Amino acid sequence: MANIRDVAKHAGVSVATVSRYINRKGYVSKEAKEVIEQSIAVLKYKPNLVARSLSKKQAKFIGLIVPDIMNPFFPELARAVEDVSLTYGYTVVLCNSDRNTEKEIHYIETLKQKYVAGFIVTTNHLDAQHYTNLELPVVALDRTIHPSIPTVSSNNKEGSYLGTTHLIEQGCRHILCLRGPKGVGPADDRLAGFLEAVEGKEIQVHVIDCPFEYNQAEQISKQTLLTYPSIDGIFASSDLSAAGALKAAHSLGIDVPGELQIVGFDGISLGEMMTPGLTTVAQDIYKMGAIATRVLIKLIENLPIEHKEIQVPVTLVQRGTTRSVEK
Amino acid sequence: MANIRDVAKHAGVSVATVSRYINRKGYVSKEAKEVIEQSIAVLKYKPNLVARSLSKKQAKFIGLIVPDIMNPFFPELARAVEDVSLTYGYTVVLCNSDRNTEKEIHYIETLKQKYVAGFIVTTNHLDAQHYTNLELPVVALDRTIHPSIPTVSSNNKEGSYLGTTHLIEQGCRHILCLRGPKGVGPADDRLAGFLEAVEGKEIQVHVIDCPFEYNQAEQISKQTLLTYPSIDGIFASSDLSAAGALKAAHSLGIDVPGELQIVGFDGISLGEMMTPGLTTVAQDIYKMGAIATRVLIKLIENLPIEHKEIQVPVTLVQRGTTRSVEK
DNA sequence: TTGAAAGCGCTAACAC
DNA sequence: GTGTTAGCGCTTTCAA
Repeated sequence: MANIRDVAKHAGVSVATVSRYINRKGYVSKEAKEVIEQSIAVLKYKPNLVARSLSKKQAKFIGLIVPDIMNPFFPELARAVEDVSLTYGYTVVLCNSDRNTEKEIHYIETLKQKYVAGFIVTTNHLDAQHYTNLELPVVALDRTIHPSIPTVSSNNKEGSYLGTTHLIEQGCRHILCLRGPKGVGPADDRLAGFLEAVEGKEIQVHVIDCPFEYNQAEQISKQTLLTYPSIDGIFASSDLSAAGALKAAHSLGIDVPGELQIVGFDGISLGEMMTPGLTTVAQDIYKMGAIATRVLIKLIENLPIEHKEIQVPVTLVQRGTTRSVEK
Repeated sequence: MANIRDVAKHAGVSVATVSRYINRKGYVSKEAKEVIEQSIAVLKYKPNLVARSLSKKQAKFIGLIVPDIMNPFFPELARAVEDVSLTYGYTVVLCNSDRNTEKEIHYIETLKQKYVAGFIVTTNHLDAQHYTNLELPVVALDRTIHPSIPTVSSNNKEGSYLGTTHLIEQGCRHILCLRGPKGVGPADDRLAGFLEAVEGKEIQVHVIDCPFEYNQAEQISKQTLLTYPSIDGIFASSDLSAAGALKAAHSLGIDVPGELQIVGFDGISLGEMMTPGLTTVAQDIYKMGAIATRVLIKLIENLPIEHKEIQVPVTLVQRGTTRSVEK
């Protein structure tokens, strides 16, 4: 592969001129421009990005830290991050942290050694310090890390208020809330929205801890539905737990939405594939990913960002697990 | 951050000696070793991977080319690739090709400019040439690209033979095969297995083209079930299309598995979340990803590989869409 | 065993 | 406007 020196030689100019031309930086005469263009074409020259990174001390890639790409929330996010990164010439490195502090630190270290340009982080088990001391741009997604770190998230509280209210409007009077893990921002916010929605209404309420995960949600729901047969509505803090709840209902022979209505949260495509289709509070996952990436790139390129906190609106998607619409 | 020169100075040896020590290459005396170790610890030295890449003309990362990470088959694959890569010190770059030739070429070019060490490819719309001319190790996953390129795949033919036979054993006599896109290796192989299974039996058969995708599968299934009400079994070439078929059945009020039995192919987690649970031919997706990655790394490191073609066995997972087991 | 020094290919300061 | 050249931090050859 031809390098910049070959191009310079071929074009009869200096390396510096070629570099200036490539980077559209500094003066290059029209004539020089033309010969250089020619030479680049002839030699099929492509700049060596590694050399560039070395001298600039920055590589054009972004680390995307997710707990586990197998959790259906993340592929769409990854997709968005990747799409936007591509248009700005960045490449994304996928890091599954497994909520494991050491693994995450290891990734961060390794990528720093590779001059990573910045991180998008969707986990928050590391001390905020780790990120703030990074000397590298970071954007938090779906989670708050630290006031100094820009954050993109859904309007979780409003979303669950919406979802819960829908349940109430459809006639539920005894509602189970499958809240997500304590201490996880979105889970707490969703609980808050739920509580606000039932507040002051004549609703019997159960709030139960339940991971954002299918199998355990199924177990927990089954158990709870057995214990409190009068439950007629479930607000699940994630679609995965809603799916577990639905399965539990099915296996207990409870008719959904006849006897029990369910609302999930996330809007992953799984929801429409289930029967009945899952009514859910849909996040615009792609949009969150895209925005986070744009913010990160601005940070990387030292452009001003308008807001430190961006909330992406959420919508109620009514499907078959509540009574409103089609079965 | 300290660099190798700092370490050398601190240890009172030359840069070359430090380098030799770090890479466990060439001679380093015991004493030298010890001082260097000390200095590295004191200075918290980490080698600069970009500089290393530049001088070695190879970076420790792997390009993973998938059509679309949002297709539920790929996250698990990505997960496996990532896990194995990590243990060998490689980093994975996620590339969504969208089955778009130019996009894929663009990725390949960009990553080459970054001295990518090799590729794992799960698409095959580019001419095999593109890959063989790459001068870089490539492993094909779930798809054959070229005889010279090692391939890891499931035993697709045997799998669909298994699945179809199961349908027949459970009493199906009028089977619809939702075959995948023509020309796509696994889809063709699965069809072959299906045909082999029904061959010579008194089975009425329909074979219909259907993408590996939910919505279209639902449409197509609905249509077909309407046209041929005597269909009592569907062999879908993917879990996503099976999910579409199941939804179609539900919406037509057809009882599954009472009147209609369905078998999918893939074994993604979606299958267990549906009601009834999806009987499917499960691929060991994680294993495929892990093996492919190990093969690629061997190739990268010039180690011998035992087999050019690796077939990962497949298993029939019986759930509720066929009559055998639990509902 | 060790060290000096020449790359790897590009950027950018500085001189012309 | 353009060219020279000193880095960026590491590997590796070759001589000592």
